[in-house]
Amino acid sequence: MTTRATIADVARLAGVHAGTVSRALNPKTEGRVNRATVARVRRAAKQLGYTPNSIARGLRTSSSLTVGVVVPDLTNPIFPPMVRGIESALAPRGYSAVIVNTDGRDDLERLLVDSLLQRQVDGLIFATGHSEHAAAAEVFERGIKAVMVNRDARGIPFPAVVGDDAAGIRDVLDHLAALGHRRVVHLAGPASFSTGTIRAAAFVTRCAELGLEGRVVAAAAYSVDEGTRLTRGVLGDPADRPTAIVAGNDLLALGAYHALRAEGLRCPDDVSVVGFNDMPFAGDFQPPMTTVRVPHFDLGAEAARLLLGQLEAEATGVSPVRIVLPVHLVVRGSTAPPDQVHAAPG
Amino acid sequence: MTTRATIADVARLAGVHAGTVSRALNPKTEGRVNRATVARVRRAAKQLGYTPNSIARGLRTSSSLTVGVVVPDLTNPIFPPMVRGIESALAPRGYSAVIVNTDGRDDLERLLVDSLLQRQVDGLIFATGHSEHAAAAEVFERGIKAVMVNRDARGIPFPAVVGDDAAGIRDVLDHLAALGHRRVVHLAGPASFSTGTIRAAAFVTRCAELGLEGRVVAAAAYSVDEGTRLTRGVLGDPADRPTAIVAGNDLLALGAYHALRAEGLRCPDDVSVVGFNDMPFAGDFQPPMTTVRVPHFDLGAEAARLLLGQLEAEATGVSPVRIVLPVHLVVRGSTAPPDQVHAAPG
DNA sequence: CATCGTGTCGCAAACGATTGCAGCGATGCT
DNA sequence: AGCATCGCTGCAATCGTTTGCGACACGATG
Repeated sequence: MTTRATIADVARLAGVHAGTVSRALNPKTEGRVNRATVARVRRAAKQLGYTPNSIARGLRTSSSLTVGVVVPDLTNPIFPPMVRGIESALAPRGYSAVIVNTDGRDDLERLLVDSLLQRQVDGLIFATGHSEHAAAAEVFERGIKAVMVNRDARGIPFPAVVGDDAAGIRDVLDHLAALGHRRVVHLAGPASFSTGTIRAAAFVTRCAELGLEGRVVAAAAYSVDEGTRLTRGVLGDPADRPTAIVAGNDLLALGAYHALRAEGLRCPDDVSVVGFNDMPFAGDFQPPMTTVRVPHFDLGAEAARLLLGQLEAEATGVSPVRIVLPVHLVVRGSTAPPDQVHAAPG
Repeated sequence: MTTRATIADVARLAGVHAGTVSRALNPKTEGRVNRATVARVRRAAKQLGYTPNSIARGLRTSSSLTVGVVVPDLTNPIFPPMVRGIESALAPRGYSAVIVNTDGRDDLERLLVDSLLQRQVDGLIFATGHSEHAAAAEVFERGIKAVMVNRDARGIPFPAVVGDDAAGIRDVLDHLAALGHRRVVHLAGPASFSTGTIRAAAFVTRCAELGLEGRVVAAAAYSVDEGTRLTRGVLGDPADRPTAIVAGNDLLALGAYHALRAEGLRCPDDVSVVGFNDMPFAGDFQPPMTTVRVPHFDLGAEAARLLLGQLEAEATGVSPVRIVLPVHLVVRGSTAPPDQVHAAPG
């Protein structure tokens, strides 16, 4: 393991001072040194295979070219595309990302964020926004640059980039209404998440506009198990059983699938189900899931761009922009016209 | 953005020298300083909210407490659990991971590895092993510590931790044989991957042992599209159509699902399909997929532990250990006894 | 001919921690 | 009492860059 070439080695070989090498190799200061010298330095650097030690550079410039990405759980299939989007925007500017998983635990999140900060990340991207977001609040207090992605944090003026949740819900309701559904229930995500409240609100107003009989039950978490638990409850009284379920996300919808199957009901014949997010392989479920596609990759990329803008802006001004990206309904096999016999028993 | 407390601030407050603070706060050297002083330093540190600047420490100790993780594509659902396993083993030791995606491109991989090295990662974890693995070879040349996970790199003596591919294939073949299948084809992963060749080899030897009529066709990639392409070919002649398909991984199996459906064939009624990996939600596919579960989380965790061992060992000795973790078959809905009418048409 | 830019580059001080070495006082031993 | 020892802590070098400042040479200008 031969030790790497340093800037001093290059300087020696090129016959100049280390400071000059530094300037010659940095595009921003390259103009301040003689063209011939730059060439000589370049040649020497290449010959030695010199690459700057970014730790040393980071120490001097107090920046690490690293951003922290805080997600609840990388295993949730909506996050990998988002992370890739983030990295795709970061890489060209020389930044890279370090990812931490909070598993939804606030105390853990604060610990992890601390460790990220200790690592001198230049900024943070939160995919974990929710009300009472202690970690984000703390970060804001300390004047650290950050952005929210996918979800918003109530009361914390970080820029955010999110999908158009309301429009998505409107689209599914329109679709369901067109199919002939009248009695619909919404499996709402937790009220502590902006996605939960926004989608639920859009649900009730659109139901009203469409003259639909809409009911909403709230999930304690965005999970499969919660989806089946809630659905089981909703299915309780066959008399006023809904003909369609619009789930707060695909996981809840999957839970609905399970509950339906357990009750001996068929989807979409007996009840339609629609998800939200269009997670990978949603089209391969049983049945293929009708859901609304959220551009997670773009969400991530846009968030990263926003953060980079903040980082490279000299001004410390925090402009609480809110970028909302369009979503769109993809209709597959889990929605169909309601079965009139069962739907209107009375 | 009030500037963070440094070791000098703590030293001043505690009335000692910075060097003493450093020793007092480091568990390894804590014994070399008076207990009372340690307490005083601790108090001062806490009062100032001091956390060491890891960049500065890294410069001095020439270690970054960071490891690079090289995956083909984080979007492939087997990798998130692996990454989480890695992080779970890294975190307690103060290390963190930075992840890069190669998209299977060798040139890109070399670039990314270079950027990782420039970032002073202390070691590397490759989930991208294959024959002619240029990036890994280069890393080995330069004497950098690394381990392979999930896949092996032929000829490069890095430690590796993999699943027991051969045993897994044997289990599925036994299962299929017990069901009564005789004519089976294997959708083999690319020969450049150790998983591809090992599983294929196990397939032919077990078929021979079981007296099965086994055929293997090789995929150009581990992808859904390859799976349907290959399956379509296999289904060509109805006369000698196989009654079961054992796919090299779940993605290929999913592709088989698609091809079957396109041909108007039903799974498992007309032909059984089994996957490999048990990716998340494999049980929610249509039909629920019989597959072999690979402990990806544990694979990652074990690999990380191995790497940490290498890093903290003073000796530079590379012991090319190879840890193989057990896998096990999970039977779901995509396998059933063969339909005698179609299976033996002649 | 003296002066003033201008363009180049060297000097040296940071950045914030770690660590070998040496100094110091107190203690133990002869 | 003198000397070696030991426990503790200060000193200062060091890691590899970046960057403000000043020096120097050279051509132009009044």
